[in-house]
Amino acid sequence: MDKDQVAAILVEIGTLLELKGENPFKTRAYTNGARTLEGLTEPLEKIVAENRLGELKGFGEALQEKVTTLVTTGRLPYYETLKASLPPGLVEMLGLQGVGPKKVKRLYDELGIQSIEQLEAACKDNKIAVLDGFGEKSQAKILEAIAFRRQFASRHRLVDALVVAEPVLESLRGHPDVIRCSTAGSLRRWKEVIGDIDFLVSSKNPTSVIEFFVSQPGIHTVMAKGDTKASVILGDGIQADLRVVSDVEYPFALAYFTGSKEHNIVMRQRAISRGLRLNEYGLYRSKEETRDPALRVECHDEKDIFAELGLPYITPELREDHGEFKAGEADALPRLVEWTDLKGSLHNHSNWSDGRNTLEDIAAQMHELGLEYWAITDHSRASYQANGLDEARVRQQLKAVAEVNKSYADEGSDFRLLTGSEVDILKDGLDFPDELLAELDVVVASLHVPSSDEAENTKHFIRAAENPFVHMLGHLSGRLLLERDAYKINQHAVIDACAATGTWIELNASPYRFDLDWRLWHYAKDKGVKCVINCDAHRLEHVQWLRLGTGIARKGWLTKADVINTLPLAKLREELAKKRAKAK
DNA sequence: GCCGTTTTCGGCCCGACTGTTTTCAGTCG
Repeated sequence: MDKDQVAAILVEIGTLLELKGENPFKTRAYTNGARTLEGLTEPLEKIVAENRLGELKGFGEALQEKVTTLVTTGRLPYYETLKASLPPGLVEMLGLQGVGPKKVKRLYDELGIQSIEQLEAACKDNKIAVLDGFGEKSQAKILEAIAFRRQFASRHRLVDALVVAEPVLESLRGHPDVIRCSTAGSLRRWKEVIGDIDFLVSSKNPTSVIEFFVSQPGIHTVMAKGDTKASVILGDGIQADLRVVSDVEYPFALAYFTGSKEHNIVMRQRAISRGLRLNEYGLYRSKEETRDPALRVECHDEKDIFAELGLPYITPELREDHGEFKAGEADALPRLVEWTDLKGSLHNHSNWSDGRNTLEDIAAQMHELGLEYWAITDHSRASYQANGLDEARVRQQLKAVAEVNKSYADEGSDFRLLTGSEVDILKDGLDFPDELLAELDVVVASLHVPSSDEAENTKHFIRAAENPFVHMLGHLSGRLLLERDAYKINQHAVIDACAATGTWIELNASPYRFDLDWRLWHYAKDKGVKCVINCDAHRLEHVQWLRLGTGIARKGWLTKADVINTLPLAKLREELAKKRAKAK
């Protein structure tokens, strides 16, 4: 079992214990353990084999023993017994808005309700409203939550959230009672998938801002509305929360609501260890709970708060408790890549395969945007469904690209299209012979038809990395966010092979992919593997994805020097030539 | 269940909102 599978089981154990009414700190210990595992950069199997689980944060005797059993045997009797002791539908009921472990337990204990369907029937029979502690409103809310769950997904891609959040933010910014405002939460941290959208505003007149917010166009339901916060469901089913604070409190609230939860816990602990107390309203010179303004440490922005806690400013993308505190203390936080550092994209399609636009239109657009180069890497022949090019069409395309480039050279422009291929990784090697690949400026090797066998897939990727004509591997895991899981691949082994062969790895900037995952870039970077932030553009407007992908690279701690396509064209050509030089 | 220049027990981040309660529990973030 790998770390993600083990982590999922730990989370489930935590949930099941909650349903049993266990000590909440005990249940949290399992969730904390899972978080630690998810953040691991080396294979869990290795840590277990070397008996080093105890070195991990939050891993005491019980967790060490359980994880070791899971990794070595693939099973855990404790978990199986626990799981069998509760009906499976209870966990599903927990997913309902406003329904937590205590309520699920009571519904099960008192009415024998074991599933959402039974819960719905009980509401309709008016059996919930008569329970102690429940009432008409609780019953109606449960029915609403069930209807909502059927209608809308609870997780959303970053790009879908940005599209609705940015206009609302603009609208808030224009309101006369708004002093400062920002998005917060996972959106501000640039998570690839988010649950809801958080807005934060500072104002002297919270009521007017809250009224304005809940009357925004496109709001489906107002779920809650108080003196300082409101929750709404936007038309496309994304929940949005607004918090309003005073301007003095704003930086503290912004830090608090940006999270992550794990990051905030460490921040609070740092405050406590300095004899201070941190919450969303301030940093106080007090060990007791207080909101006494006289005790508040003056901070104008987030940077001041970090400084008070002995840290340099930590950018929101890094606030995951994935090493930012250790690096911050050592003054070793990287200066992260900016999307304006990028000079082009090295994996893109045209209407020669499954893209929408002509070479001429693509070149014109990218030139106008001020990029220096844009590689055309259409699919190879094995991707029939994508109108993949055979060798003859690749050679025709080389001439077509040369003609486009000639027109730019004639105008005295330095912009260039680069020739290339997204060559399929097949069972018996690459889709094109080395002789053809050697003629191309850029070669991306991608797997489109994975085997169900992890070792097989891993072997194919490693073989592709070992080919001196392959510059980089494309969308390594093959995942489609919220749609399709990653292929079965030992990604660490493939990264190691890339390090050994000088092969780059793509960060596919499509918001449906964001592949490699940001959690793996730190590992790749430590191994010396370079990143290429690629749009995998099939339409002109996909160039916007450079910004999205760069945010993910930032989450992965990457600097300008770690990203190949920050290089100007001449330097890029030198780098493209390096691996091939080894072949000779 | 974990943890310890407050170390082997007693804490563990904490505040807003809702609905049910007439002083608080549950849920959420």
